[in-house]
Amino acid sequence: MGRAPCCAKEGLRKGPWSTKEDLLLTNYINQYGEGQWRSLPKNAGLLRCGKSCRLRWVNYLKPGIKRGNFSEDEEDLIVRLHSLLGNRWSLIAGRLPGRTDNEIKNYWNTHLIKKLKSTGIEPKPHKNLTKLKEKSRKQTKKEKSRKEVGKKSNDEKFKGQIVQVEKIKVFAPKPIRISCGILRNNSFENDTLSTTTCSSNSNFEKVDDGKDKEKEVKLFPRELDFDELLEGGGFYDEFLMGESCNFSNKVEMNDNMVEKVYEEYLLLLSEIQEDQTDQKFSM
DNA sequence: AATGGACACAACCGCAGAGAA
DNA sequence: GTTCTCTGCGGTTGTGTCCAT
Repeated sequence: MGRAPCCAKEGLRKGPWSTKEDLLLTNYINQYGEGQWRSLPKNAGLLRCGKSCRLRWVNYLKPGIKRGNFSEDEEDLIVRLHSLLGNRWSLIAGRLPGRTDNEIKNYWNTHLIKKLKSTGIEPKPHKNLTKLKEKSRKQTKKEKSRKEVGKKSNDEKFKGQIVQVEKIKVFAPKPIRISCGILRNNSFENDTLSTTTCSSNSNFEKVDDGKDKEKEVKLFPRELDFDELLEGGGFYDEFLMGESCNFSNKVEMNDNMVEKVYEEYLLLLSEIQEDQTDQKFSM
């Protein structure tokens, strides 16, 4: 019944990782690849829960993770993306090669909030998106509880009622990550983007080596029409939200490009929202 | 040198979505 | 359609380090 507790088992270690544990985890993943986090600790000989292993790998051990100070460009991009996306750290991280969501979140909470406040800017996420997201969350909870009430309650008010809940369309695409072109050679020396690849499930092609060890990006060069853009399936969403962006083939993501895409994305977003508002009032 | 507060960052926890059974 | 498991996300907490007193 219900979910099995992940880290509640006795005898499992908690707290900071030792170098030996790091080594065990790294060696295991290098050999067998990521995934199967629940069984991984046992197979790798670690006394950790799978969740902890995943976090350690993703935020710390994974090759290509950039450590150290954020550049001004990175800061700027984080601030911009946060104003647009809110606290969706994984999405923001997806736009910053080599940075993890945890790191960005920490950096935001410890540095950027203060910095923005000191310059007189009140750091707020994009109002509409945040509202939409919260509304959707509340709606989901409400929906669940109503469902439960409808099913189980003896309350006359709800008994036998079919409760219709309006489905809110949320702009919540899958996060993806732009990764550095550094493979598992443990070299963190080179921070430059040799190739920048994005990924989403739809674009991955499993290499059939039996282990799904390596994945390569399948490219979908295609033209996008304006209707597609408005439906949220276009390049701008793809760039910011990551449905199928494609920066391989040595396309450099320079500041102008980010700037341009960001501006255009904002414009597009406001058009979509205006459109939605119009539709609401016309109903 | 000792101590206590502030800060930074790693790690944990709970929840939700997706997909399999 | 329901239940269960796995995975990932975002918020929060814990702990080590730095610095002022």
